[in-house]
Amino acid sequence: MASARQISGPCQAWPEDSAFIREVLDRIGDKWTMLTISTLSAGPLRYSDLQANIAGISQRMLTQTLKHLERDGLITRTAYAEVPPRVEYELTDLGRSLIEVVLAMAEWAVAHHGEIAGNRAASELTGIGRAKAAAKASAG
Amino acid sequence: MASARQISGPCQAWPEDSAFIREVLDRIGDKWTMLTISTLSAGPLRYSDLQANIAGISQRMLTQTLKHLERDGLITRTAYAEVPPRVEYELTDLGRSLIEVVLAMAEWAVAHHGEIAGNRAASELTGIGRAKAAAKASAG
DNA sequence: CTGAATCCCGCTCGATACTG
DNA sequence: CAGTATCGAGCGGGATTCAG
Repeated sequence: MASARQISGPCQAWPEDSAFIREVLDRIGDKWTMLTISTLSAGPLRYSDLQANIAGISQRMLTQTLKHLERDGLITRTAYAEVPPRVEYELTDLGRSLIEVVLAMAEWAVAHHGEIAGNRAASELTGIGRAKAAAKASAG
Repeated sequence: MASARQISGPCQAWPEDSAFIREVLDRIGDKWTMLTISTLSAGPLRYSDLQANIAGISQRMLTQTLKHLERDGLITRTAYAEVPPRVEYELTDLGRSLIEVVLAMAEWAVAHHGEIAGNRAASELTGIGRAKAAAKASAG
């Protein structure tokens, strides 16, 4: 997983990888996929547990996200013919491999979100975000 | 950057990180941000070079993406008062730190996109994607 | 409890035209 | 060359309702 290419120094761009970036982004870049995966990283969960844990997701989006993940082989769905019905979702090995990516993103976010917030606030003062920033400032 | 938490074994979910995941996803999970950053990873580029290199991006989206990136301190914008005008965009250190994340995603995509495509195709045959797959199958 | 189906709003994004 | 302004279609996604 680590360092198939070197990232330091002036290297050529990888145009042939752009398609893959777009592909993975189209797949996991939507609003709920990442959160669902990270929520499942701790172990199998039922539908209602997922909905409770993800906090803000609707049934529609949860169902849709789970379907996509199952279709791509990132999670498995196990339905128990009981009453009341019970369905558990669990990451596959492929899904677990994505956790590393999610984790890298999360760690980057944790490490830099303060810095970004600071930059953003500073930019609004210096006028980089003119249009919307000014509108919001005058509105608020 | 590496291993702030361990990822193997049954660990507790990190609900407190969900907000960060959402935050970074809202920031870099859009359609063009990642590609712009990866395109800039090779070095400074001008506006038109970016547009030519990203392939498919419109002026509107390019401008918007660049503005957001600049506002967050991920890139710098340098305008030269010449004729014809010239503007160069370059990653900041903060922006460069994101390349690792982008790279991790790209490598994951390269490594697994074939597997995912296979799973997806197999799922359609076994009927997991019933609704939409059936509709598309009957339509096509 | 676990979903499927429907309605509908808002926002994103793309195309176009215009400016400095 | 490097943007800005405006308009319109498409769809993501939330609330609600219905079914097994």
